[in-house]
Amino acid sequence: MCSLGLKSDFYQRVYQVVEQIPPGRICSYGAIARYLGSGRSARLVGTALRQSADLLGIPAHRVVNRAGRLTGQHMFGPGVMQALLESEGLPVVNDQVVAAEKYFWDPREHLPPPKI
DNA sequence: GGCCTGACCATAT
DNA sequence: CATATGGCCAGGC
Repeated sequence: MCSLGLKSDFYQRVYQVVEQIPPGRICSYGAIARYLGSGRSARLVGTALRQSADLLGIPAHRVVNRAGRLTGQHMFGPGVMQALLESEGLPVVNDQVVAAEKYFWDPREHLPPPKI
C-alpha cells in the first residue's frame, strides 16, 4: 500500500517526532501537525500524546502550544512540566515559556521530510 | 448513529 | 497590540 492515512500511524508519527526533539528545545502541536502534513489537525497531536504520553518515555514536556504555554501541565501534574523545562534551561513563568520563540524547534527545518 | 469536547491555530475587530 | 471568535479533525459517550 502506498500511503493510507491510518490514524494509528499518525499517532506513532507524533511520538517519533516528539522523541527527536533535542533537550532545551520546545515544539508546538501545530508545527508537528504541519510537519506530518495535517497542519489543521494540531489538536490531534495533543490528543495523541494524552493517550500514550505516560506509556512511552517521550519528552512530551517539550511540547507546548504556539504561545509557549504549558497546556498539558495538568496531565503531568502540578508544576512537574514546568520543573522539567526549567531543568533543561528553559525559563518558565506563569505556566508559560519565556521567549519560547527563541527555543522553538521546528521539525520541518531540522528533520527530513516524512513519507506522505 | 449523532452530539460534544478537546495538550490548537489563524484571522478579524 | 491584545482579546474574542471560528474553523478543523478525530475520539469518546
